[in-house]
Amino acid sequence: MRTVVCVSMLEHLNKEIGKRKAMDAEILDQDIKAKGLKVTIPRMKVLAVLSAEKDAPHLSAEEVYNRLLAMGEEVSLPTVYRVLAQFESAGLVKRHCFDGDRAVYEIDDGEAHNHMVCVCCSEVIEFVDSVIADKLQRLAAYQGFTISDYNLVLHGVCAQCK
Amino acid sequence: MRTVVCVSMLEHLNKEIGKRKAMDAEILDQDIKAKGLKVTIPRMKVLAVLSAEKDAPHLSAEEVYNRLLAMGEEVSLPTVYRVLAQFESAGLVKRHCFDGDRAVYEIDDGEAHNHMVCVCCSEVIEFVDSVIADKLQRLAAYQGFTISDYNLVLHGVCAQCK
DNA sequence: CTCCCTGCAAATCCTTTGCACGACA
DNA sequence: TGTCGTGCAAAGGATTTGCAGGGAG
Repeated sequence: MRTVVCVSMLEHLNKEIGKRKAMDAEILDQDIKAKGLKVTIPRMKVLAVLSAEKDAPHLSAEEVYNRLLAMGEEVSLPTVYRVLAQFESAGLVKRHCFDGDRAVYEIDDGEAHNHMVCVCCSEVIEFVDSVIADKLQRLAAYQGFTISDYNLVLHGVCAQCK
Repeated sequence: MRTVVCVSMLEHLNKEIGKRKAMDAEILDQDIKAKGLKVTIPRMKVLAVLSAEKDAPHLSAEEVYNRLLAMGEEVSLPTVYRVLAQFESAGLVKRHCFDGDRAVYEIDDGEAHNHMVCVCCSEVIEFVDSVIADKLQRLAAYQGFTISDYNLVLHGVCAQCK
């Protein structure tokens, strides 16, 4: 994954800090506990897999499950779904439906960001843009609409695939 | 549905023209024929239901199916799915996954627009904004990413629900 | 010790497909 | 007449749930 910063370096810094925090196993466990969830092996491992940002940080439930199997962890697929759902409610992970087919999950570092998804290689490029965010707020306010969350996904062809 | 125009009156006019065109039954049939599809009753009726913009113009396959039943049309659910899929390929309708649960369909008037979806009443407010569209093009270009399509959905609470 | 969490299996939901019949060109 | 479109039933895949046993606090 490539993370792109387009507007402010401050946003970039905040994001990196969030990532670093999220990668620390102890803190991850504390996050689980802080949400009133017991710190169990499946929960720790699921969060660990999603925090391992070397490769795709956007994993489907089944992909998470497969990574766990590869790690030698004995976790069932329903548990992965349950844990992910709980983490989403707890604000620890974010769920996206890029294609409407299967959902993908990523660590929720608290910062809203958007995605470009390559239709060829499925690579995901994240980006933030405060101009767009501000504009959306204004457009919503104009409608008397209060934004709780928004999804912005670009589909197209990435640089490598051209 | 309320349609909101935020930037240019030209966009608004174009859209209204598209809507009016889409509501004319004969032209709808011609659209079907123009795509190399036979003009059959299920196809005409599905397009008619989606073109009736009095109420929600964003219908799931099952909702389309129910409207057809209410109209006394004998159409099967698989056929509705098939027709909608064909129409999507033909560019007559657009498919969206607002919540990732069930897909919804709307007439594709050729103009890209975005959606605000109320989490309370499910009302959908459409809006267009060329500033955002331009900004996205620039952001994508900066990445060497060619946008083929994009989805922007705001979730939140609409004015009525407050 | 008690309640929460998990695994297993089965169920559910939306959506798609196989097949044979009927309709339009 | 041949191909395309449809209905029906069944399959398919992702996700959820019921239940009983096991583990965390």
